[in-house]
Amino acid sequence: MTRLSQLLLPTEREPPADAEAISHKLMVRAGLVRQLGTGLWSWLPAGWRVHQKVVQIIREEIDAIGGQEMLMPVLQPADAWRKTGRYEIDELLKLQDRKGAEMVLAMTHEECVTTHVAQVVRSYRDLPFSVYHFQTKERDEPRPRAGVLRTREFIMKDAYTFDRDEAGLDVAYEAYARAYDRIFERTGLEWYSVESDVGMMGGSGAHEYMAPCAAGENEVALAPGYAANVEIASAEPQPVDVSAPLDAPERVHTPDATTVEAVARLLDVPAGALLKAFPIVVDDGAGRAGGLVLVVVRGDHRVNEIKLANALGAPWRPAREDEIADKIGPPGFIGPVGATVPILLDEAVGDGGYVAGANERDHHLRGVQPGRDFAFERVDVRKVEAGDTVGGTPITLEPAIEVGNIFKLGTRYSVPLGATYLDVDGREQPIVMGSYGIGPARIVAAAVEQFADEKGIAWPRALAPWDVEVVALGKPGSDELAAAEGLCRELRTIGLDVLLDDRDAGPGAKFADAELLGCPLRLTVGRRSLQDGRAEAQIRRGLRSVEGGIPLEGAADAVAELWRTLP
RNA sequence: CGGGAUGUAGCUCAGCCUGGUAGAGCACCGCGUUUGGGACGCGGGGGUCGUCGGUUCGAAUCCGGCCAUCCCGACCA
Repeated sequence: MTRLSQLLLPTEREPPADAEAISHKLMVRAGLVRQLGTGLWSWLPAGWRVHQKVVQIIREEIDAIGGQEMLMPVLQPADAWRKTGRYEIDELLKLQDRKGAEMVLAMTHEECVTTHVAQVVRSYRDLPFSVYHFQTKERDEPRPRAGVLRTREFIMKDAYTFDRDEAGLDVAYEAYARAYDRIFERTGLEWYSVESDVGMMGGSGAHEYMAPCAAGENEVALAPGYAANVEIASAEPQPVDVSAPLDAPERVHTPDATTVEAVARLLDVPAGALLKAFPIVVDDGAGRAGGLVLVVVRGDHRVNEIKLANALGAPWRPAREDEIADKIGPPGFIGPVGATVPILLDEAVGDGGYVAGANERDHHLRGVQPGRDFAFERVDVRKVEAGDTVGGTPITLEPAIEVGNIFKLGTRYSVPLGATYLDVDGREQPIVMGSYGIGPARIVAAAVEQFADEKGIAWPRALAPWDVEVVALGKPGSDELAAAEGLCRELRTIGLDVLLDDRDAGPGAKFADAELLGCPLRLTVGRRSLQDGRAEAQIRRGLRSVEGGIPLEGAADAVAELWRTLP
């Protein structure tokens, strides 16, 4: 039992002046966390209890699938990071020790764990296995934000699997996916897993675990049976009226109409009947090096930069105005017809006569038919929009916090770091890896975001810093306080964590703080209820009062029964 | 890295335009009263006004540099 009179719980009436996100405001107001600097947060006792509840849930579920907990250092020699190419990442914090040796502060632990595995694993008999730890990550984020949602230092559960081959990785990946399902289900969060981008560094599959909430940094496309990060989402476009193609493109005068909106208005066609040309320069050695490429999407659509990079299989940048003017046409009036550069045409562009830039100042072309009037390569590079359909059902887009991810790394790290084994035939093979992250702090913040109301936080049972807060209304030394202490002892017998508000404060202050802190159940012992031999009970989620409260005689049974019904 | 904003007491802010004794509410300390929804009275403590420099007889206030923090965007293994 924790006595509030002894607890370091600095609650505030007002949120920090510059806070925006609900979780930022409430976690500070409730005395859970305090800021030290940009993106640097201390967890105060009550907040740390919540964090550790999340950690314990994760630990139990990863242990259950055979993960082995260990611990690796944050401060690491730069050497392995140079070998994997990650030394160049801007977010990586670099420093020197007193001897001048290059060191880094780890942002994840692939380099470290793979280095060890390279030394230790010799034979296919040593595989597969999985290890994990909870450890601080350091990232020199360009823009930390929203309290503990995006910080420069945070604790991550990162797990790694090591397998003989892709088939083994698939099994491990699936086991982690099921463990993650159980973890997020146990937290009480609203969550879902989505397909996600595997990034430029390869990897053959990835999922993100998302907690929807207003402060989320990611956008997720949702339809029944479909959930994907908008970074990679695909959907059927909404229909648009496109006129029939003309026998040949017709040149029309469109003075100063350099935007889709202006052209659509001038020619009285929907924006979707235009072809939007997006010139880029692809940065690879595969025949397109240094060359311009024209990406063409429907006029009412936008290019999704990540989908484009994935379609190209290479980095790219927008073309500069001089490059466009030089190779294609006057900026604002460029189009695919007659362009001498490769053309990528988005899937959402169907048959029909489109309006496109004429590659001539103040002119567009009408009745342009893809295929007939220009050659193209078909790609899916547009950003999906709310109302697009998947399997006939419209999708919605909603913001979400990424609270976890699972990733098939393959041999991305084992090859540069020499993590190999000898197979049954005595041949050397690279170990096939997976990595699996969860950010407990984000789970905490997401829970605050999802369940807060105007009074404060309303924790899910599994995460609350204490299960029950007992509010004693009397002064220190009063009958009410004595009865409240007795009640706390009762509750301990059924394994509940109890916080007792034994402060010398008015009822208003105690109730307000209890609702701010958000323990799932509040029991109040005051003069009134004491006369009846009862404690009043309020369920925090929804602020529902329990009819008649609970009897002080036999409180353990009554509360145990009530507890089972709480969210 | 671009754009915007803010730095005055522990917190939320006023004062700055128009230079002249540094303020309020809450919080805190003492005494007393009070105890079912953030009490009341009386008394009290607490601030290099982010920082460095400039202008001025005199700077929280005007000017400049720097630093810090927040928001939007870019970025995000």
